[in-house]
Amino acid sequence: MSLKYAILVCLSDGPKSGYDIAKQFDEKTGFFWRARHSQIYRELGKMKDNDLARAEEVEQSGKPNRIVFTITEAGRTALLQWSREPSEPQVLKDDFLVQLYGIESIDLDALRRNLLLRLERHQDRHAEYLVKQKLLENGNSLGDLGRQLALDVGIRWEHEWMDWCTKALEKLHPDALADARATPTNIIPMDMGETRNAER
Amino acid sequence: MSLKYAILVCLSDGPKSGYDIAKQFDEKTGFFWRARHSQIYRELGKMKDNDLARAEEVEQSGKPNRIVFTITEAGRTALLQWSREPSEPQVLKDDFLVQLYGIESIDLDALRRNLLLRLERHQDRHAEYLVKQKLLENGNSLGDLGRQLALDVGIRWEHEWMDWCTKALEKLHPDALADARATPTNIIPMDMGETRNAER
DNA sequence: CTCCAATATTCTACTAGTGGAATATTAATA
DNA sequence: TATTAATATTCCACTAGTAGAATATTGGAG
Repeated sequence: MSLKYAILVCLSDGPKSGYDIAKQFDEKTGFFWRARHSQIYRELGKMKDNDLARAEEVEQSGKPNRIVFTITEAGRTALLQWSREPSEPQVLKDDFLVQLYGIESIDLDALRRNLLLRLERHQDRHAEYLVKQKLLENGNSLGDLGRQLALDVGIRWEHEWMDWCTKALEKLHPDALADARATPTNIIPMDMGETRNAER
Repeated sequence: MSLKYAILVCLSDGPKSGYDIAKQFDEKTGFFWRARHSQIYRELGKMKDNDLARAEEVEQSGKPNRIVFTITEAGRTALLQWSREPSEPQVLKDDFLVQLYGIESIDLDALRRNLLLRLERHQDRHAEYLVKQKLLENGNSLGDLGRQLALDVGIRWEHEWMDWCTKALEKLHPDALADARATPTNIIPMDMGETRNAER
């Protein structure tokens, strides 16, 4: 997927400047879409060239002029076409996953510290999304349903990471680690038998 | 994060050619790391230049010669250093999330079809990972623990997506959709009150 | 006995995204 | 009164990743 469609969705809600779009990404859709303003303006230029949006310069008193983009019919068609293409799940890319595969070659103390840090980040985000969810819960429009479903993905995502970080920290507990590192046979005296990675 | 560290982790397990690394990505770590062979060879060249790995050409009868890369001390140090840096959660990028925000401008029938397709893909992967988990469950080494934890992320991820796709399909049920589209006031006669996006 | 899969690497053109400097103005804050 | 935040856009150098053509050899399946 590309930024193009994220911008088209933004514009389908009404005409916006590059600045507006950047703000919307930051404030509203930041948990699943981010882009630097440099990229947004560049993309808007291309979209204008391809007739997916048309530009209009609006004079403002005080502030610099803004260039407002409006979605065209071709833009709406492109959006519709895109939604018809089959979507492939994206690849889960996370530092931890690579580090865990190389667990024997990394700094385990640092990994534990990072797991703790990340746990906090995920807890913060989770709480933040729950607040957003509260604001949406009374909406009954199709648009609200979409936003509720999207936010739910974010909430699940953060929740699973919180849960996983906690579990990983337990398994990589200092005592267990000390034992694992002390014994070349690598037997970790934990309750792996009972609480192993079975489905929750 | 970059491919560099994924390759260093690969090499920390023993010398490998670009081909071996590509195969490992495909077979073992495909759920969280993928790279085209073109990118891998390009990266290996850079890593050789930066003294993170050294190359050795090995003659083979029959097959073309392979260039085997071995991690250097500098490579091991870089890996260690990297694991000490704080890790930021990655952004959740998924077509569906963008489409849900633009739900009023997309093809809803197509969305439902795609949700069904994706549900199947996630079910397949989930089943596949459970098989992998079974193979790992008796391992007690530190390396096995790392692989178990990493795989667990993949299993959770697929499980949540399966669950979410099912829920989204229910909410976007044809009848509900027809009602939502027929009424301009956009009141969706569903049990949103009871089963809304509360935490599971 | 032909074609395909597997092994193995190089190359080029491309798209996507990062990171930040540069520029300009006004309103609010300290 | 100095400066910082907010508004608004352009530009440039860079990293990361996609996609696939080109080349070469052997063993096995049909």
